[in-house]
Amino acid sequence: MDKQASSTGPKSRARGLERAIAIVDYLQSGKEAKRPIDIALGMQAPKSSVYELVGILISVGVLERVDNEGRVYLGRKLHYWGLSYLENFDLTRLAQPLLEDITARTRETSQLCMLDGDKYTVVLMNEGNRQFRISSDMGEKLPIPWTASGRLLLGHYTDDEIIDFIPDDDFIMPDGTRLDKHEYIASVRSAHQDSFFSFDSLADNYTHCFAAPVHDESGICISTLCLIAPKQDAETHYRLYRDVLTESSIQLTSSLQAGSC
Amino acid sequence: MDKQASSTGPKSRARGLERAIAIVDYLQSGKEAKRPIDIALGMQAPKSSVYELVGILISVGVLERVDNEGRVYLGRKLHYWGLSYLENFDLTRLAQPLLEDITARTRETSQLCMLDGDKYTVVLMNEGNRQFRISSDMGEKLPIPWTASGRLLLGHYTDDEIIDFIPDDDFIMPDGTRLDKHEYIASVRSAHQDSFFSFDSLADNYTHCFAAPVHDESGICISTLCLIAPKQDAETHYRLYRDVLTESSIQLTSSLQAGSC
DNA sequence: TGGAGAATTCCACTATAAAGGAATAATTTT
DNA sequence: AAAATTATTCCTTTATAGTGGAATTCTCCA
Repeated sequence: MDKQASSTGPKSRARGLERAIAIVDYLQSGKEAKRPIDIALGMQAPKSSVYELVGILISVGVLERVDNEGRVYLGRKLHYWGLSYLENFDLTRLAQPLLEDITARTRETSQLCMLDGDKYTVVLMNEGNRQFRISSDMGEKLPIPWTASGRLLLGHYTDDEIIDFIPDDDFIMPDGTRLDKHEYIASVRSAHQDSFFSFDSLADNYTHCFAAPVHDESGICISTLCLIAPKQDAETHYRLYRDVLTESSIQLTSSLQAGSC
Repeated sequence: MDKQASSTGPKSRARGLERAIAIVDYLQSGKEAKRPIDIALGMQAPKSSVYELVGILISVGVLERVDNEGRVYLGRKLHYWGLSYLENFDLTRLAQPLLEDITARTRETSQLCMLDGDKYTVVLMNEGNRQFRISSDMGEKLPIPWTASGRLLLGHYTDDEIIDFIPDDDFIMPDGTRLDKHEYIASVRSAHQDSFFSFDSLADNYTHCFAAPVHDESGICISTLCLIAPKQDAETHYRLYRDVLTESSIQLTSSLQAGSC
């Protein structure tokens, strides 16, 4: 009785590639292995399509079977692709040793952050003592105004462009209050002026976040170096932390420019 | 009428998903950014298809533009997917701290290795002092007989199965000489017996490779822990290195079993 | 052991994506 | 500056990939 009749007009088929990418994203966001049927139901995608696509993705190693109940999750090929990405990406390749250096000199967690669309993300992180620790925060998207880096990454935009760029809801802070846009823009301007910004973390109430800009050839802030420190440490070593970070960001900026020739 | 004149070969169209994966693989194998046209020519794929697929892959972040000449390379999304893979994969998650421990105790490079199809690959690596170093060897496929691990990973197969499994050409060593199959199988048997194998590296002539097996519930060797040491060090500390590695592999095996319940 | 329910595979149909090639844009060469 | 070459986009055609639904297989529990 249904068919495509009625007003729903075009019965569109999803493109295999896009659906496949959605499957990988869906598995990643769930952070656990799922069976094809669960994927299909969870994504509201046709079962037969999901079965076929999952089969293909498994055959090339993008997905992997993880148990005998048919559950699948991201595959090893993605690990290798991810490594290749890092290896080739100037910014991360150059930033990694700097992060290590920053952490060595401050004993605090350091990060390389960037925009991803209209959101903020952590691209690289180096935690205190633990080497090679993989934090679940990496790659997660946060509203730009929630972050110290978010004062630097939009510094080259006009007021209007900034307002346009950031989704309105992103001015709602983690605690539910709404950040005044003019107040936010004022902080962007002063951060841009200082090539530096720091404030108490919004994510918790015992850390302080430092951020310094990394510029591309044209002077646009393409990423930031950040330091996350307990408030107490941040206060005691404020000058040191700020200097270390600023110095590193300048160094990264210039090695980027050198490398691009 | 017949569906297809049998004489005229089937003019087959590649599936978008598969071609997209091939594109990513192609970029990765080249280890550098390429323009769509170069990809199309290099892969012998239709230009229009490559342009469209590259566009889609860029729009979702699987690929990234890297310059103003239209060159693209692997994208940040792959980095995040790769991290999620590691995070979820019991073996790597459990192995990472062990590798760090091994390297801390020996000051040598340690690795977690596995089979990928009928080839050997390094899944994780921890280099001497450098933390988070990304080696280009990771993920690269090598002939099984070239490696110490290659004596352990096939231990549960019969002689015939081993011969069938390994491509004939893979018995040709890096220096061009051919390894005798019976000799190889003998080394597999003794390695299996000892749950250990070590020999001078074939890749260069100043390192010695140690390998110890990690077993799954059914006792099959699913991966190996390896140590790469300068010959001199390897000789002086042979007993220590062997013990550290064996101990770690036993620990990893048992934590895998514990974790799977 | 059988039968209900869930998971997976199979199959036929058509909306559509891949490919070929023409048109246009961007470079480079003359 | 024009011509030649190379790169990219646009457009049309048709082979086929994605679907819905049926058939089959698997899994439990009575």
